[in-house]
Amino acid sequence: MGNQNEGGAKGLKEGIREFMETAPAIYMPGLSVDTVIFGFHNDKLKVFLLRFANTPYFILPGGFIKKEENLDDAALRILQERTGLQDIYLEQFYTSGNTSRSKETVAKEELQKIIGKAQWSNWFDQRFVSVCYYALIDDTKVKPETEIFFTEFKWFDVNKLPKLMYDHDLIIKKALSRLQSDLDEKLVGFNLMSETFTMGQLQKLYEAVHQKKFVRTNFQRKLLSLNVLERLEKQYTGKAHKAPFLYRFVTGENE
Amino acid sequence: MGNQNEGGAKGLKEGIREFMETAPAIYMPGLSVDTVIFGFHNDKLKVFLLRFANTPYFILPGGFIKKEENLDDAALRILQERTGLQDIYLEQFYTSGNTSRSKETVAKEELQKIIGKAQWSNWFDQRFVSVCYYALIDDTKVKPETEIFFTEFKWFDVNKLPKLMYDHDLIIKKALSRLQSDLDEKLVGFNLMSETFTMGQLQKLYEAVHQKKFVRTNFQRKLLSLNVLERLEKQYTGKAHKAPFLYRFVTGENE
DNA sequence: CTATATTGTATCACTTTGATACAATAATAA
DNA sequence: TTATTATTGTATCAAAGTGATACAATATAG
Repeated sequence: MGNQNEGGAKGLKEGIREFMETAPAIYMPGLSVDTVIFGFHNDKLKVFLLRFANTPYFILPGGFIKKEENLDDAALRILQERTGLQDIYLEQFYTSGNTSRSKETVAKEELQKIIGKAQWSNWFDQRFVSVCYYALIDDTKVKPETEIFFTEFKWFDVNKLPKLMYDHDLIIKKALSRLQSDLDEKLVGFNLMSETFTMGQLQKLYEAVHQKKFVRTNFQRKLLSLNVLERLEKQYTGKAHKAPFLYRFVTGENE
Repeated sequence: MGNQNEGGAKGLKEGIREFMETAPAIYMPGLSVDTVIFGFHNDKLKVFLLRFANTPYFILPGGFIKKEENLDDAALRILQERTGLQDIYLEQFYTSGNTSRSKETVAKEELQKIIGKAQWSNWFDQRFVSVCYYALIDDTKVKPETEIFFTEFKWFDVNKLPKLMYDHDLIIKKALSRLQSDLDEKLVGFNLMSETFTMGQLQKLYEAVHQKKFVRTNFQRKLLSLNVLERLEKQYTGKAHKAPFLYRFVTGENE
């Protein structure tokens, strides 16, 4: 991180120039992938965002699709590059393709501040259609690294997002809406938790995703009735109250 | 329809050649739109398909995205071109982007039979990522027209599909699955019906989409409890039994 | 005028859900 | 050691929703 900051605008400019010159030979034109990475800590649902170069704007982790690369593989590759994680739960949920999304935003403006109006900037002048995925990760395992384009990474509360580029605020809204459905229908929640958890922690997760409170006893009854939780031993929490059970998600065929 | 058949292979070949020459200047490269058009007749859920040129294969109505055209607008334009309808319920549900989808299929082979391996054939040699929409239409209003690429249009029972090109069988499956969710959650069903309908007709629609039977009395109770149906006068059906009520869907704010 | 097919409504048992009560217990405070 | 505190696990009751069945109503066919 330090050396990139010291490298400063010049290194960044050179990096962008090099990227733009090589990109057209490697990637599909006009197509990108954006990922909404959800995590869960401090009882809050978080989204992982990158600061775009040295602007005040944040951006979803994204990238381009190689000419002979499957869409899902591209999304996975981009996620792995950003988070260092190998096994990631991924779900395609939307493809954003309004022409205004590239124009009305600050992206180009900010880029031009950095690199000037050089003729090789036309990779980013393109109109892009972006295929969007959401990812669920156990955030305790993330090892993100900054790089030339993205000088800072940060988890944001899904309700307290920073200034975002393009239509990324809309995309996050759609991702959340889809996550809410999937949480109930496909029980994807465990991807956001560590291997074992208490019923209280699980309830906090559901409350963070659905953005509303549940009655504790009914929530417990409901989730136990789904037969997807395996009850383990009691947890020694060190808290001044009855120790809760630990649970683990089990997929239908696992038993 | 007649003149195109008489025009035969030569007219087709010229048409395709002309399309391929002009396409790169008009459309985004490597991107297409496919639409799964659902209709409902004879108590069956139907899908509208086009015969690809003079091959034995059928294909989803699709097209390309103009360089400065919004994705949704492209889908709507393509639908209007195929069906002649103006107001169409459209829902984006999936983007298909495996590299194999273009390769493993018969499309290229069939095309080459028609046009040979001309150098200008490379528009269709591209790898395509396809943004998929489903549409719900009152099929009594469709006025489709054949054209140079598509020599026949036909409604197919969703359970009795013909040979399909690319991964269009998979796309139809995904569309159906999404329609099933949306039917309950967003009550999109009325887009498949005429303005007024009986409870029996509505039940047939739900049974066709969900591919299972419902108990008549419970279905009626359930749908009436949603408060989205306005009861009109009795229908004079000419059938030898009690005349059923007619209903109309009303959106929440309409009243 | 009767038979037939189908519709509209009611009802009963059963399940699910919302709300509340209460006993159990791990750590802490006295 | 014992009482207190916070939270957990389980039970229970009423209300709402669902599956299954019964039955009266009625538009046409014969």
